Amino acid sequence: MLQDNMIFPQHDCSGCPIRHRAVCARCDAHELELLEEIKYYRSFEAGQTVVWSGDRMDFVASVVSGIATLTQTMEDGRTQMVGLLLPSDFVGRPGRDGAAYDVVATSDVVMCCFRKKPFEQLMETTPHIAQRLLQMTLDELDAAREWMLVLGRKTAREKIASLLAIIARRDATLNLITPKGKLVFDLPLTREAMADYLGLTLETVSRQISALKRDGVIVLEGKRHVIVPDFTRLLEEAGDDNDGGLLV
Amino acid sequence: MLQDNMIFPQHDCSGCPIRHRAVCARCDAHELELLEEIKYYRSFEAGQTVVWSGDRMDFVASVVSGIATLTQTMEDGRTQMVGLLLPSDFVGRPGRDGAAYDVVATSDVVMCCFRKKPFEQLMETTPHIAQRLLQMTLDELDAAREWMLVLGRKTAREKIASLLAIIARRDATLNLITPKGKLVFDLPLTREAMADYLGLTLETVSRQISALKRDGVIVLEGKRHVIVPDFTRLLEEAGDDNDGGLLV
DNA sequence: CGTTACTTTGAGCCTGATCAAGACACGTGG
DNA sequence: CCACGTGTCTTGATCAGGCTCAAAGTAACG
Repeated sequence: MLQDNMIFPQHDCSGCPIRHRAVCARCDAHELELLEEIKYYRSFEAGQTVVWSGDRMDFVASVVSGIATLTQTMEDGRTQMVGLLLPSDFVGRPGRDGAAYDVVATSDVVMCCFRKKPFEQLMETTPHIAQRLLQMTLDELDAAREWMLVLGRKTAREKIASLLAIIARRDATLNLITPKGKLVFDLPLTREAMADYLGLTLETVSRQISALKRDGVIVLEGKRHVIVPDFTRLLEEAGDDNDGGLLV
Repeated sequence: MLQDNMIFPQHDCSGCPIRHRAVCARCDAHELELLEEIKYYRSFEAGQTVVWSGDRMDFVASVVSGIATLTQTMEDGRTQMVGLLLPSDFVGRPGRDGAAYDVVATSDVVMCCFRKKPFEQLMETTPHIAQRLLQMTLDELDAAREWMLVLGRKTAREKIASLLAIIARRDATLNLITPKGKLVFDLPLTREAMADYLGLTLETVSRQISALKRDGVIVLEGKRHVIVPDFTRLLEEAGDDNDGGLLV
């Protein structure tokens, strides 16, 4: 379970790929030392469940690499994704014992975990951590509200276009590109995961992707590799007139 | 616009009805004094818009009394409510200049406003404020995720039952009652506002309320006064098996 | 090759949207 | 007091977008 050394030889935070975006982003050298004392890495294979909703969770964590999802499931099996966790995103809630959602690794995932109790103590004494966490939580809340508009009011076609736009934008900004004109990226989600994200069935997802392809809004190479010839066109299809602040 | 003295004679926080739940909940006497220096009251009539999305917002605020909504609107007029603001809820985002959503007073509303700049400075120096705001934001994020399940996966009937359950539960806890058995409350929203909350049309809302009435899940006196004979039954209709943590 | 997971496509149905009309409550002015 | 207007809500008839059920195509892998 703890294969940190295999994947991230450094226990040292200074070389960490998410150093400047994660919950530790604002920490100074001394604060990082305190964090290092309570941290450990865990890795998960694609498809593996990190925690089950309701389970006791004795750690909080940052996603270092890979993609995980937060999902809710009703008794009859209907599921809704409520969070998409990308590198640097934070998992778990300080001050709560149990997990509120299922956390599932969609790809192979590495997490930087902090033992919860000492992390909570650090939050009291180290304002930089709490400040950054507040900022990240506010961003997530904005993303959740954007997502609510998608779920509540958009058509299936607009939902797909919105999701593609979100992924395309994130991918572009990660590569330090301003999202416009032609973009290329890989879908990190199966059709079923996309359906759970958007409140659709996987058949509808498949059909709408085919429709967008047929209409030239996107070009597919294989099932997962997407080329967007004109990002503005995609935004129009998403119903976003402005290049609005959809963030993940 | 500033009719504070009419409605809340005390500029003094100690007698404030939301003293123990708002963003200032953890503040001590001294911290409250600092807040009092930068605060002022504003009141709004039912139907009035507090701020428009995109507008500059030079304050943050707590709802003292009344109900307001956060809504997003697409160019073609489709609207989705993304937040329901009740007494003690917080409005605005520290560190952002413009409003991200329309804020509309659904009933007559009184807000306790803080000038943004000095409030942001206080957040740096007064950890109790930032701590409380983090807690509140995490709660809102949980509520938003619960809401996403409602929007994405529930049927119209379940959506209505879910909303009624949320309002009933909040109303009950406000009156220090454990929500179970028979509950009585008033709907603070029009059918249209409920539709915007749930991603439905107002006709569907009306029909489903009639259906729940016909099936004895609720009893109506007038359009807005609701009697729930059996709260457990309502939760079943909502698709929530457990008495899960739906919060507003 | 055969298995398995993922995806696409088709046919028919159903839930909720749309369009339309009327009911009800309330206030205003003649 | 009534006529009228307005905002809110209810109900009906019809339509269509997305779901369900079903089958077949594709690719990776042992």
